[in-house]
Amino acid sequence: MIWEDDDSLLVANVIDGVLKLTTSTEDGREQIVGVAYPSDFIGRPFGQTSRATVVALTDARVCVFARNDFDRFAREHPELEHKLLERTLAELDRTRSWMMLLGRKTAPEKIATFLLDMSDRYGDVSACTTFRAPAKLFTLPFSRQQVADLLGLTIETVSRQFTKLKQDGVIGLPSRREVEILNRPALSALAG
Amino acid sequence: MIWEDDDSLLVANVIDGVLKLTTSTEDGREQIVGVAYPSDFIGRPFGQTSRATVVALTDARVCVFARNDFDRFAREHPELEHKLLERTLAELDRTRSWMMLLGRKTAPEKIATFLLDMSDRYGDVSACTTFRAPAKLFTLPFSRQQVADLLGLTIETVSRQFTKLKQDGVIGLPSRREVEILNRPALSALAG
DNA sequence: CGTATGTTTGATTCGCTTCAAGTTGCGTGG
DNA sequence: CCACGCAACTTGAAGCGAATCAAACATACG
Repeated sequence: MIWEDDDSLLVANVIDGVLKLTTSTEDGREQIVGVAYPSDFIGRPFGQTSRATVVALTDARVCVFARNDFDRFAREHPELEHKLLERTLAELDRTRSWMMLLGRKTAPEKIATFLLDMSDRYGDVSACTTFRAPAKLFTLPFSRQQVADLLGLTIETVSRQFTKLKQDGVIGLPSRREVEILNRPALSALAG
Repeated sequence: MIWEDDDSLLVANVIDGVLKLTTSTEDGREQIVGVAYPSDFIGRPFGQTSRATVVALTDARVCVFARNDFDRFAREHPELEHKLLERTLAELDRTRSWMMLLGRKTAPEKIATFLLDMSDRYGDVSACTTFRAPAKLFTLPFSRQQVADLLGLTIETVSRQFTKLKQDGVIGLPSRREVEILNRPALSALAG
């Protein structure tokens, strides 16, 4: 947990590492509302504010700007604004499909969707730059609790679903943070 | 249900009316991922695509553009892009706080949050233009099923929570689509 | 080692869904 | 004007999935 910010005065670009964006209720329930990977943008430019909290999940390097400076710079560089708009629209789409997961999917479906998502995220770019082959084996940047906060479940349910998938031979769990996809079609079928 | 679009070739501005943005699974479960009110923007410019469906909930007038035309125009008018970026960032924030609701709130909390949200949305601008007084009585643009799809609940649960709030004197239900807020503090307390 | 933290596993509870009737409101046509 | 039909909504009973509560079990670290 290297870097924290309540998003009021700063904006930043992620250079390296993974960060989570969370909101929580007074009584301590937490929901991860976004995950920032390298090259992702964090923060609310242009006078907007949000009640989200940013916390690094791994060692992370971020390029931080004072919001005022950034706003001025952005307004003078339409290409930057355009790029930011494209990224924000893409993020909005990802967020919306996550809403479907949170509102309508069952625990097994949530877990399967999550694992496929992670697998795609950590795929090799390999020879072909446009196509990214999904990873068969990868290391989660999340603890069980964080997976639960991402999927709107409890830690116990996450754990049970993981072991269920392991027992069924769909995935392997070499260590706590590592996941190996053994039967991708089965996982896709479960994802709903 | 006047207008439908799978968001591929068009973008639009809502002039009048309310529209829902939904995604659904193969087996028919539906989640409303966004609601568009007058002055809101709909669609994915700049070559992006999303699997969302747009359906009008009331009679609606929208100003439609071919995406190509819009893209070109936007790129030539940075102020437009800036405005669009601000709106998209605001929409992303709203969507993220809705994720909290979907992932972590209970049925009573979801209903209370929803009603307060609607009340704010339909408030009077009245004398002061910057402050919008929340509405005490308003007409929902949603059926019970649509409220359920918005909150990630079933129609039966929505109905039960509504009647519970009515019995407790927190709200009044003059007709199927109308809601009257009788005890706002209680509703706020329930919203979590 | 021994303690702290994170994870798994089990038993039980509870909230929401599911299934199944009723009920209300409303446009249509006799 | 009232009977009819239909769709939206409400209400009730039963079942189930995930949460909660409670221990064991690993893993990391001094």
